[in-house]
Amino acid sequence: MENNLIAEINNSRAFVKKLQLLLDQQDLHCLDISSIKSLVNSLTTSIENTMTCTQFAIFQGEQIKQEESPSSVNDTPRVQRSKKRIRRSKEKFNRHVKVTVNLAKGLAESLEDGYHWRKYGQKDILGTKHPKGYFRCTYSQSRQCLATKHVQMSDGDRTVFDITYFGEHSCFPGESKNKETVPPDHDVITENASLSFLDTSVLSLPDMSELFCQDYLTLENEFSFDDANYYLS
DNA sequence: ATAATTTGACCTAG
DNA sequence: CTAGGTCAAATTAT
Repeated sequence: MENNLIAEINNSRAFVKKLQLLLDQQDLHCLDISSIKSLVNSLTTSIENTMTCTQFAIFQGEQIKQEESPSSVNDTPRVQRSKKRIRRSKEKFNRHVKVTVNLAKGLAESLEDGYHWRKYGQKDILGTKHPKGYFRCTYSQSRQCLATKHVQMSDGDRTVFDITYFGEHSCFPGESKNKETVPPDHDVITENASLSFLDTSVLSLPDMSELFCQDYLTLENEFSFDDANYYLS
């Protein structure tokens, strides 16, 4: 936990440093807005992660230690699963963020948050246009990492995603069991979340860097978000 | 071969 | 019962 916190604060520091460099070395007339926006996005995410760690520490502190009933050898797999599910559903700790896609970066990069995620489900949610994707930390088993997140494209604006994080990462900095790649200690851990349930056409947006001065939201209409393709794998 | 994703079944809270 | 969340076998990617 403390390690996560320190890692996140270091991330933030690194982003601020980069931001500082960008702002320092460029003359005001040709500021690289897309890079700045991207850094601000990363910084925001990093700060949110810091908040997560901090809040979780508080949450844990407030918890009365109550031993969960250890799964008995007599339990059927089904009962064991039920126990696990109950525990998960009682996770009070969560954090909601909205992420706006930076068209210059592309969807995948914009939604990157520094962790490895594996998709474990997808559901249509009543009253919303787009399905919700369910992700858990890639290292959930190997490092007992309980972090999960839910990702859903906003109804109104397809460049906006609602992301809710649950639980806390306990997977790094860590030892690599097996042959998993350990995220290097980190300045910035950059790994893509799995976004395959999203519109793959967004993943290959043309390079928009020459248009960085424009509000990328206005560019949204230039891409056809073909609903027919939207749910394609 | 292993790893990740898809997707219908399953489970539980409300 | 329903909706949302999760599991896990089958499928696909690497």
